[in-house]
Amino acid sequence: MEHNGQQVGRPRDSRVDEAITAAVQKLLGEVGYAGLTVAAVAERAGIGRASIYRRYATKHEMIFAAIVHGEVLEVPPDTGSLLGDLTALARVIVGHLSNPAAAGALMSLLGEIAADPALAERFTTTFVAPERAGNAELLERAVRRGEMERLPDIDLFHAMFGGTVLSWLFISHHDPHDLPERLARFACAALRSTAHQPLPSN
Amino acid sequence: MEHNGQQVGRPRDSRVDEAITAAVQKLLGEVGYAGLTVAAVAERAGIGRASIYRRYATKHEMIFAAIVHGEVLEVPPDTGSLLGDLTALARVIVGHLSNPAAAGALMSLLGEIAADPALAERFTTTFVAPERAGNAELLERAVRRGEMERLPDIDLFHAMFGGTVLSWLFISHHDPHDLPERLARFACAALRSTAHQPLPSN
Amino acid sequence: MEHNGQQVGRPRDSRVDEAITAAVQKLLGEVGYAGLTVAAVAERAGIGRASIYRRYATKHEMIFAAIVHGEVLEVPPDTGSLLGDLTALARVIVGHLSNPAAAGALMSLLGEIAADPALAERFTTTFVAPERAGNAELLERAVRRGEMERLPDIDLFHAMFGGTVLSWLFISHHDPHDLPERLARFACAALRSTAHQPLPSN
Amino acid sequence: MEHNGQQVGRPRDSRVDEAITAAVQKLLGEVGYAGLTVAAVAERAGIGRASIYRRYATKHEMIFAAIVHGEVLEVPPDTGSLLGDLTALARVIVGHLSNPAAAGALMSLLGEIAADPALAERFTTTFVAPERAGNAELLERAVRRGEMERLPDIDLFHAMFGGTVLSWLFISHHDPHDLPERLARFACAALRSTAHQPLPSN
DNA sequence: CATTAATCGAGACGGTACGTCTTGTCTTGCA
DNA sequence: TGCAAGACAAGACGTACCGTCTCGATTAATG
Repeated sequence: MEHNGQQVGRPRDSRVDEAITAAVQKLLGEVGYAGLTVAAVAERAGIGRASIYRRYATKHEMIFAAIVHGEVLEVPPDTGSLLGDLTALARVIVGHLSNPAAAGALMSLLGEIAADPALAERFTTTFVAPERAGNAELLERAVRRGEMERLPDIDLFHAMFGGTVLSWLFISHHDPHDLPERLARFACAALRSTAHQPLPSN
Repeated sequence: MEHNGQQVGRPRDSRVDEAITAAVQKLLGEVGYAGLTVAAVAERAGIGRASIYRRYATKHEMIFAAIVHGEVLEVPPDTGSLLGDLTALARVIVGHLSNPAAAGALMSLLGEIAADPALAERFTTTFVAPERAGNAELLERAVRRGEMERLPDIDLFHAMFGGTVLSWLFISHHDPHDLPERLARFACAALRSTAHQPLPSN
Repeated sequence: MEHNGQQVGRPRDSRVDEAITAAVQKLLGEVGYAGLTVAAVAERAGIGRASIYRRYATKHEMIFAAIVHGEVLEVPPDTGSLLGDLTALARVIVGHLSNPAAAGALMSLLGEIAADPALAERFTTTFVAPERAGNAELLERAVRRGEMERLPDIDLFHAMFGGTVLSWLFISHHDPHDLPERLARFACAALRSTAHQPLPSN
Repeated sequence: MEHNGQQVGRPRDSRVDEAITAAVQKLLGEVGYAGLTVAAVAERAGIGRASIYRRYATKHEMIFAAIVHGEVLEVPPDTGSLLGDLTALARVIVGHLSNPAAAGALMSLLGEIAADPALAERFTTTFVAPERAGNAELLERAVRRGEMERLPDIDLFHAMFGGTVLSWLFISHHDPHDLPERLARFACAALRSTAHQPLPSN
């Protein structure tokens, strides 16, 4: 009566996992977070509802998994300057959040997270921490380059950079097309001044 | 076109409106956005469910109205310096968003808004536009004081300032106690440098 | 400080009473007993709901009043023979119950009556007793004519005669066009034999 | 066309069907037709409301099914005489209609039926036709016995016999205790006399 | 003629049932 | 054991009524 790694019985069909994730992403774009139902996901995926609940305890976990699936934000490659790096980073963030599927869903998920500490924990580990680490790496590059004397307040920078994009898109509902440049220029100037770096002669 | 030249029929009881708003706010703090039901609101308010649906077409509209009710963020009084003003503004925002009632509810509402253009419109008019105007006023004070040469990119500043608080609280889940000072200092430095104002000697 | 028969204040508008009765009868034919609503009656009658409740305590009383309004079954005039009188009586009953308005409504009303003793009392007084008396009068004519030796069991006859029509129309859903003749012939034969009248030689 | 070659999915629980029927019958006796609610039935039956709506499209269909469930009136066994058979038949009918549960409910159901042709169809098939057939069988026995020369007008007899009981109980509200004997004697005499007369037209 | 009291249309109010929908669990038969 | 299908208990949603209540505006009889 031990149930270790040695699987017993029929193994899970990995195509089912993929079908669920794909169906959730497609449906989020079509009906939104609140309009998404487990029955619709199962039908779209061509599977039974039981196969979903065998994998995820609740609907929210299923959506969470589908949203964060492979969505780890990559640190953009070194462009040679802080301004270039920040612009690239902003483009990555804007690109992800402009995806109509995950768009509003992320906000709803944040609401859910606010009421569910377990989900919050997983969200932090999976999403927030790696992103913060990526931001830190990018800033360290600037220090190494000599563009900043020392590292700024990374927590604040992280909240500021992502939060600005979030607010721009989902609160102000502005057009994101030139946001990366504007945000990067602003952040770059801020970082240089807060890091007590004398302004360059430009 | 016979809107209401003179009232006909029994007029609405304003105490019912107040009871609904109060009940929603209290229940949001107790059970959260997802756990809130119309029946619970009616019971808590001591009214019938019909009286709610007479005022709001859906549960979401009711919650929206209760959240934004009288929540217009006041522009803090002039403290004599940009840094002081920004600190005060951050404190107001943090104060509102730390309210456990509206806390997660606001995020869920933002998710709802992303899927409902009508709600988005009302949210912008009621909430976003006044707040942006408040930010602008505060920055104009700084220009008049001579702390900045000219107004910065107000849309970007607005998204940055509020977005940072949002992200700090609901994505990073950091402690907000010293956020106002840190954010204000950061923003102040950024504004001064982006506005091409030479740094003072201090 | 006495408030006797002397009316004071605005008197009731008799056109309102008529409009209510007419609207109920018309609507019963259109939407049936269960589909009838007080609001629909008021709208059709061009009056306010309060004016209905000022006259009738409940919806059922209103319908009751509209159904029994002036529906007292008249005893048909003497045709000279029991068979003729019974045929005429059956025609009157069939005529009343074939009215599509009151048709199903009467059955629903009987269901209501079974659960409401007060309504039952009024129904008996207004409807059942006069009808039984009419039946008795008709049978007495036959005795006076010498067609029967003595009066039969009037309660049974009354239940039989009306009940047969009721069942024919609302349980069997048969065509009523030749029912009066068939029923009258049957009843006539039954009455003659139960009244110990020797069968005619034919 | 894939109706049910072989069953797929979880089969329905027959205990749920029984629980619904039992709960409806009990509640009809307690609160009557109009006072019966689907929620109360579900609670009494210890099941969910969805399980009721999975079986019946509306409340009325549920009540209909519960009332007619196994209520097929059995033809009483041969007593050796027409009078005896009719007395037994009358007792069966009175017995069924005196059941306080189905009592007023049947009348309300008849009202419902008058406004719903689909329900009427099912009522005729399930209830009326078998009962008429039973009446016919009983009368044929009398013909075979030689008590009647030939069969009377069966439609009329059927409407008369059941209709009389209906009217006696629900319109006149008389005591049913000696109704079977009185009705049987009356009907017996009527049948003997009408069956000895040549039927006029047919 | 002004007062008074009940009426009228309109519609808000508390309460409650309806029928639909969704969630997360359970139970079939087949693979 | 996994899987598709679908029944199950629970309960929220938004609609529709009921019978009561409040409005402002009539409308007679009374003072």
